[in-house]
Amino acid sequence: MAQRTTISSYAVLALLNLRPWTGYELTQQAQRSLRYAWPKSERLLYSEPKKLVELGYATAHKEESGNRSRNVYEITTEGRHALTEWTSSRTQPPRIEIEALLRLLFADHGSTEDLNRALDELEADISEHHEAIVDLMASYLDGGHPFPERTHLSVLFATFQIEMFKTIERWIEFARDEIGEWPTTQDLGMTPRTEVLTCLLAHDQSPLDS
Amino acid sequence: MAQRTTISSYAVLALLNLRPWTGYELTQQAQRSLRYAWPKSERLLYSEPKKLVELGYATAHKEESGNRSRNVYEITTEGRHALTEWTSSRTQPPRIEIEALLRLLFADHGSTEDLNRALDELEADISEHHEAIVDLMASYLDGGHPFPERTHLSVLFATFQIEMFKTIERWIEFARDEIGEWPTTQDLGMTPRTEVLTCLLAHDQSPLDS
DNA sequence: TATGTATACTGCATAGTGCAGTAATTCAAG
DNA sequence: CTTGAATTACTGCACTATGCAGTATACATA
Repeated sequence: MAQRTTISSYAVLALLNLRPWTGYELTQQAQRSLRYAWPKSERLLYSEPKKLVELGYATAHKEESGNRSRNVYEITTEGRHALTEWTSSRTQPPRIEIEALLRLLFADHGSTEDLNRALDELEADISEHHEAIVDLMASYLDGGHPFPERTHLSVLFATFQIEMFKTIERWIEFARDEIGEWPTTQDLGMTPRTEVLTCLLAHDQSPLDS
Repeated sequence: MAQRTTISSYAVLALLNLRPWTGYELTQQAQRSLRYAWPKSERLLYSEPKKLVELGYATAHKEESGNRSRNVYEITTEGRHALTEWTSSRTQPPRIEIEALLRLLFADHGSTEDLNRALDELEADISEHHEAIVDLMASYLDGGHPFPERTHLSVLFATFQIEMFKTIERWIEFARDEIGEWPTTQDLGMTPRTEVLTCLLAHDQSPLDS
């Protein structure tokens, strides 16, 4: 059966391009470093390197330590070549899934408490990631980057995360204030306040800045 | 075969809670209104209402117009009840997939041109969505909301989109400036400039504000 | 009359997820 | 020194979701 190279294949291949990894290491590393750009399940991250071997883009060899074995994967010249081809394809459009926002869209089915709870949960998820990135940056200052020569890339990437997280947190506060003025979630329609917001947005202006 | 209710099921159910829709209408409406919170394929949006019927959460009846038929789906009392249960479950953490950022993380395999192209493509995708939302808000000002009593929800949701899009666009400009100072994508490591950025991020400060 | 676009779907192969299960290793508490 | 919990190191399976090709009608325009 012919295997197809997906973006996830390239993601794993790019990791293998840095150094050889065991299957387990790949899952751990990918969860840590790729999570915010390309979140994939542990299960997939175990399968991808096998696919790469079938494609001839990597080699696998079993390492025995005592009674337990683990697979070590290494990139091939073919694999490095395939990586270069990746850049010639168009990047996929971004894809953003936020269930809390879906609940906001249909908030009129529930109470303002339900809606606020959804926002609380979103805030909790975001601030967890936010703190993790800040801690990671602190560790980089102490020379803690696993590939020191690649620090410039990780840090530029991290600026994106921080901007995003700050924006979302700022919006959550804003949204809570707005919702706080609502007597209910239903049938408010185009209130004077909503009209002000709509007008700002129609002129591409941020309601959070005022 | 017992069907399971996923978040996508609830998303479609929430649409059906507004009014009856045909399968085709559901796919179109979901692409327009849910795309930014819960992007799902047309294929799935055709399948979900069938699942809802099997679960007893909706009814289907064929409408004939000439030689062509279409399915009209309507929510049941059971379905409305199920919707209420949705709010009692924890919201899923957000999931953000941006291939352009993945390419940034591994940009040292290619040239600065490759990286800039990825950013250009991201910018094109974002600005397309950005403009669409601004236009949508302009149409709301003229009373163009399909469910006028729900305008307050759509507009608060739109504030999120606009904030996100502006943030991403601002970051792209910032990133282009940074990359413009790079002689190459490789082996720069912890440059003085990167150290400044890392320091700011470690103190949870935005490098874009300065 | 031809042709393109919108309507209105279905089938199928494949990508990806979640969860359960298996089994060895390590390390700290009792 | 032994019991139990956590970590390492995966695999199998059922199911969710996507992309694409295919089918067929309706309608407007050239």
